Amino acid sequence: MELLDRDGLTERQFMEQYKAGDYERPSVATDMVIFTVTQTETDNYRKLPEKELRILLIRRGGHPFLGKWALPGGFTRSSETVDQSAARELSEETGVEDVYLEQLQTFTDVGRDPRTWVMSCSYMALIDSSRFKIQAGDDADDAAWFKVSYRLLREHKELLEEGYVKTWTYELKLSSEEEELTAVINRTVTAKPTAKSTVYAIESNDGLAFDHAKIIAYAVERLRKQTNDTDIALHLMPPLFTLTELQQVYEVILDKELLKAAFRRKVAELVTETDNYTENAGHRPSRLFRRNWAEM
Amino acid sequence: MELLDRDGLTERQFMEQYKAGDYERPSVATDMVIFTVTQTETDNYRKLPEKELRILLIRRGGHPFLGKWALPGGFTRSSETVDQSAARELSEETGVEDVYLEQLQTFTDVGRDPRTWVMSCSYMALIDSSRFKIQAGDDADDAAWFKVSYRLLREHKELLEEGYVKTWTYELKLSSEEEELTAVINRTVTAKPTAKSTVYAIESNDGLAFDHAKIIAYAVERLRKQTNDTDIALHLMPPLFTLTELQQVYEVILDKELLKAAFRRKVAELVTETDNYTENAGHRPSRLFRRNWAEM
DNA sequence: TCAAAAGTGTTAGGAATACACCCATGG
DNA sequence: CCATGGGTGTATTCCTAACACTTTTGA
Repeated sequence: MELLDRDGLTERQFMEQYKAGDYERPSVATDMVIFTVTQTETDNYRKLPEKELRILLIRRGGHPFLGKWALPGGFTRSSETVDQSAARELSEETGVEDVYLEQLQTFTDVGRDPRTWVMSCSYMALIDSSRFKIQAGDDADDAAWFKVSYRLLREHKELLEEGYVKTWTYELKLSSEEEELTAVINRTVTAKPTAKSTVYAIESNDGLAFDHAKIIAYAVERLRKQTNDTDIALHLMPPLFTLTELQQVYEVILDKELLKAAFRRKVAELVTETDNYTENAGHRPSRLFRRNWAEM
Repeated sequence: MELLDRDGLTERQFMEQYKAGDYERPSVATDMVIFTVTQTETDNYRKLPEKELRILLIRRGGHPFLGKWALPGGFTRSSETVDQSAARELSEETGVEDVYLEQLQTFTDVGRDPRTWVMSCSYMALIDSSRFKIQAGDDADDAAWFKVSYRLLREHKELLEEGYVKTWTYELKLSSEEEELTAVINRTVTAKPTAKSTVYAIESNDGLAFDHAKIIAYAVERLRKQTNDTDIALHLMPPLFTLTELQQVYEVILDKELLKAAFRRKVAELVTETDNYTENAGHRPSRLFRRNWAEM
């Protein structure tokens, strides 16, 4: 039996006469915060190299924000999901496929792109740095991996009659070999008797395009939460790694020193030991581990 | 000093000549999973009323999915953020403002709307049921509050050479006074050496429009996670409530019985006691609490 | 020899779990 | 009186923080 709508049309008839409304539609871009961890060599032959958390930024070659740095990304096509769009852009930028990708939030501030109505569906990606060449994209000048520092500057809470307003202020510092960008971001939670909302605002921003400072701040916070709660950080590791290397990655993400014994107990279930060891390290060899597929 | 782009234009000149590309753009809708908790009276004068977790659904009056039930929502306008769009739609549907609203995910499956390219930016809202009239919207026949049941049916894990595929299968049951809708949803996590992704799929679906079964499943999971980790469930409570009422709300959300003593210790910091008590309850009076603004 | 890191054991404190018990009300 | 829920104390288990200590390597 065919259902008829209020105009007496069957679904087939409805679809045939249906025309997409000509009201305004937004462009939807996928913007990606691509994280990786790199090493810096040390002079002391005994010392381990230090780890750095980095993200990929692209220098804008056109207006608006000409010369500023932006997250890699692009517009979504109607033949793909945003997940697929993100994976496609990621592969175009870095040449890497099969990467950990997680949708973050959709950012839609009015006027966030001065050209036209553009929403940003943001993603974070985690890549083991051994999987790509250091220089991403075609033109080396236009892409760079920036070291990420994201630190709480201050927090402020005000109690209202019924509710409160609390603001956390963070400094986001991004440094490449040539350049240093700094932004200050506020996260404000407003709690009222029946509602509660979180708003991110850019207090100052030197060198980042659009609202990308917000997106990066949001991504770092999500990465930290996920690192504490899941095995996500293992996606930043090569196939074989030592527990100290893994601990260094946790520490550089969380911006916090961890105790060795406690850390090893915490990640014990996430990794499996192998019979391989590091060599020529200038100190006792270290057992190599790999991801554990049995648990979770 | 004015920056010139590769065509030698200043930013002002660029903006004046810029035309929005005429490539295809999606419509972006906000779809909302509006949760509330209702009570059912009992015959026994001593017994407490039972709590039920409910969501608001609208019966579709046109093609496609004519007669099926859909989440309330609507299209976003260029003059507002999706957050504002969600708040506006919520107020239109329920007449309530100042509500807890949280952005979930943006769902973008190709063909999810047979008419045209539509993305859904989904939200969940939590409302204390004393704040609105039971019948939402203008036409009573077209809107109903459905009791939510979301239960794990089975889980299945397959180990691969390097990685695994794990699927959780849930039954989503939505029941109003007149109707019962059932859907079966799979959450599949695929872990490979370098990637890991989660995909929701609808295995069967009786009575829900579009991909809304997925969105509801996602929302229930988020609500459960947030209930465990934050004070979010308090947004479902009236200004004054007993600890047993709060525990009932937690239990109905988590679909799990909790121990009284442990529960009270857990929420102790989230609430403040008042000097008010319940009356005529058929048993010992119970102290009334309110949300605590000092903590967190 | 010794700096640097690898690796393990022990203790103390705090949170969640489970259970037991007493109190107060109103029909 | 007593069914029903209100409310609290305590023993047990588990997890984590903190610290201490031993082992192994290569210039």
